[in-house]
Amino acid sequence: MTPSTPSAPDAPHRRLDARRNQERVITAARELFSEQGLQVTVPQVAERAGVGRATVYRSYPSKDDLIVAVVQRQFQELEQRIRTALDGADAYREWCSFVPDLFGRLARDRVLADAFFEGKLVPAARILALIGQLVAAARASGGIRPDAGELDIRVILCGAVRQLIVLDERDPAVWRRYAELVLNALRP
Amino acid sequence: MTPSTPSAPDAPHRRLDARRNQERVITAARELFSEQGLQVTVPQVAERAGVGRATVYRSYPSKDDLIVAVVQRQFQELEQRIRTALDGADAYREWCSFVPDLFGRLARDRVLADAFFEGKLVPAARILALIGQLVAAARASGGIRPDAGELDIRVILCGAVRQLIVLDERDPAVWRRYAELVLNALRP
DNA sequence: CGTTAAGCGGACCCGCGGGTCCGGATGTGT
DNA sequence: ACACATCCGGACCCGCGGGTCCGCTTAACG
Repeated sequence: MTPSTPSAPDAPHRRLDARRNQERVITAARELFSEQGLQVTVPQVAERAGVGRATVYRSYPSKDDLIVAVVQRQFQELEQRIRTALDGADAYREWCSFVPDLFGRLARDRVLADAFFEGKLVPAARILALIGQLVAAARASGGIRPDAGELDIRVILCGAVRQLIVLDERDPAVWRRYAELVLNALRP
Repeated sequence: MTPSTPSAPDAPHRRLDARRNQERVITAARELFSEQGLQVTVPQVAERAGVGRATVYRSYPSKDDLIVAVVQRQFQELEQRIRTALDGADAYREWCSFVPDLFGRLARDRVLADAFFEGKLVPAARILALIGQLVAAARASGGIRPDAGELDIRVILCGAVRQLIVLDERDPAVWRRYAELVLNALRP
């Protein structure tokens, strides 16, 4: 459970079978985490990868390292998505299209959702800050209540996401509806 | 973790010390659960009660039985509060005054909030259903979006409360503000 | 090929927390 | 005061899951 700062060994001079196994592990982890979220255990990942538990730990010293490796890509895409929205002309319109998009992503990738409201991972905090900027920009356009801020994201948006997860909601239409409710909550 | 349907023994013919111990246990449980929520462990309760672990299990065969015993009173009060609201003339007005009240109760009793999120406990489900009725009644008055339902309570309301607790928010004004945001989310 | 070190994985350790057992202590009815 | 049932609680068992160890395997290089 320790973050274990020195991250996964991407050293290029490992044996071939070692790199092949790492590939199997990260693939298995991506599949399982996407489906079931952070509750997936390391033994499960090892089994799906057809590999011993120790082999998983060799490439990823702790479970958190594995999580970070899995989530990194989605977080980068998400960050890019927000930066694009921040560059848009009409901030409020961007905000209104971003939230449903975000909910769609979270509905699709359970691990992304888990990591998101968990917030303990470093990248998650940066994302939250960026969304806060988007809210601030949209506020100027007037479609959002003037006292809205980053805390509202953490409470209303993350709260809804978290509940959808614990209720094991998987219907994208339901997620979309709650995206709308979140938008609604922040209107004047 | 099993609900263990046959609930706590309230038999009146137990030995005096046995009943005294049960009293100690339930008192300790109330204190700890109120402060820290469902994460409190049975050994912790036993220690605070100045009693062995087995003694706890004698009065409350499983942890869930203990939880139910602790929460029952608050749930009954809450249920009474909702029934009063349901009897009111203007359902929408009742709804608007009920939500901030509920936020206050959940903020005060952490275990109540936890039990609410989980929703797995039987009494919690009944409360949720009652709130659902209140929403339905208020919907008729027109102040609430027509597709609002019990699930919205579970997601929007419970989600916000949970995040407020996680973020260790203690300012009553902030709590009140989020009660308002929740009301706002469900407006047409 | 042979040598060597990197890699492998099954067996293992650990802490945690829910739940049980039983020999001894202690209320309770006579 | 005595006997007996009830009750007590420390010691114990269990499954779980994160993390490590070590003897065997096998890729890699000459």
